[in-house]
Amino acid sequence: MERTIVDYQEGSVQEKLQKILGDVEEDGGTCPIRNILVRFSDKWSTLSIFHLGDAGTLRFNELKKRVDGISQRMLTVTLRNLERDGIVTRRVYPEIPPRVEYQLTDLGRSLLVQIIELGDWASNHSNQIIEARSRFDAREGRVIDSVSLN
Amino acid sequence: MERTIVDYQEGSVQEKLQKILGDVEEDGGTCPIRNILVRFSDKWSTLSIFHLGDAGTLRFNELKKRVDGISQRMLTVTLRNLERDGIVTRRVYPEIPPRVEYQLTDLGRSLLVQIIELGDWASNHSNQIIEARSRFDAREGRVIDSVSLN
DNA sequence: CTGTATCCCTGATGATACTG
DNA sequence: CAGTATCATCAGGGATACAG
Repeated sequence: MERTIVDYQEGSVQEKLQKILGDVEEDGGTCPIRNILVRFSDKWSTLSIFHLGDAGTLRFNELKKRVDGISQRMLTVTLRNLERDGIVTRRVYPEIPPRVEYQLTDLGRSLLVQIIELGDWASNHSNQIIEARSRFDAREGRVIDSVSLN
Repeated sequence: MERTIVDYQEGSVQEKLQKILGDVEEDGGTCPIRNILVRFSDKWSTLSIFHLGDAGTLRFNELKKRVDGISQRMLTVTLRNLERDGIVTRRVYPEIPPRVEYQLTDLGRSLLVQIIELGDWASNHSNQIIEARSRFDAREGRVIDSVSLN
């Protein structure tokens, strides 16, 4: 029913995997790919990028309202890191009270496309995953949370 | 030079984003999409999936050798979680010494395709990101690491 | 070989209060 | 409004030793 890796897409997927594996394992800590994956792994970055991609331009507090549950501090940290990586721009208007507008850069929009695909995958497969978890937990007779086993 | 979101792919990207945003913000904590994104955000899961996708089938220690720097404990935890989510299968051979083989499920392979795309994006844009970081750090006159600002 | 069980420590993050 | 600064917490994850 599911297709294999090879014929699922344009056929270059295997090559991409090889390339990634080569890069990824070359230096155990400072590898840029790991670095980048680690960054966009975190939930606040992902959600911020989603909302900025959706809205186009947002002020600090507008974004804060949309990203449900984020604290002021974490939004600041997240936006700084995204700005540093060239994913978002930060524009400050010298007014009182201050106005700061954020939006995705071209680089950010190209990243957005990728994480939308990932989010779409998650959305489309969440049922399968939830069912798998239920079966597993039933077999084990206990719950294993994210990093328990302690 | 960069294309916009709209024409970059089949045109449904906007719709996907809407759908994701709807799902993602509906319940601030237990949302399955958040759950899933959070899981595949972590570096060990991603790397394990890469290597299993590359090799097909791997024993515990074979995988451990390939995933540079992972501890025994974290490999166990990672594999349990992936198994629980239906991403990998775990087959135990009743031999002495024990042999345990892991491989991706169909679900896992379909996920692999997505994270390969993300990894490929990271690989292709790592230079831009590294340069952006340099410029930012030069402007700021100091380094901001992942979550400092303390 | 393939795990489990402990101990421990650091970094990520929320809460709160303060500032330009 | 848009942050910074500080404090406190706690889960992620390494090291190590033990087990089937």
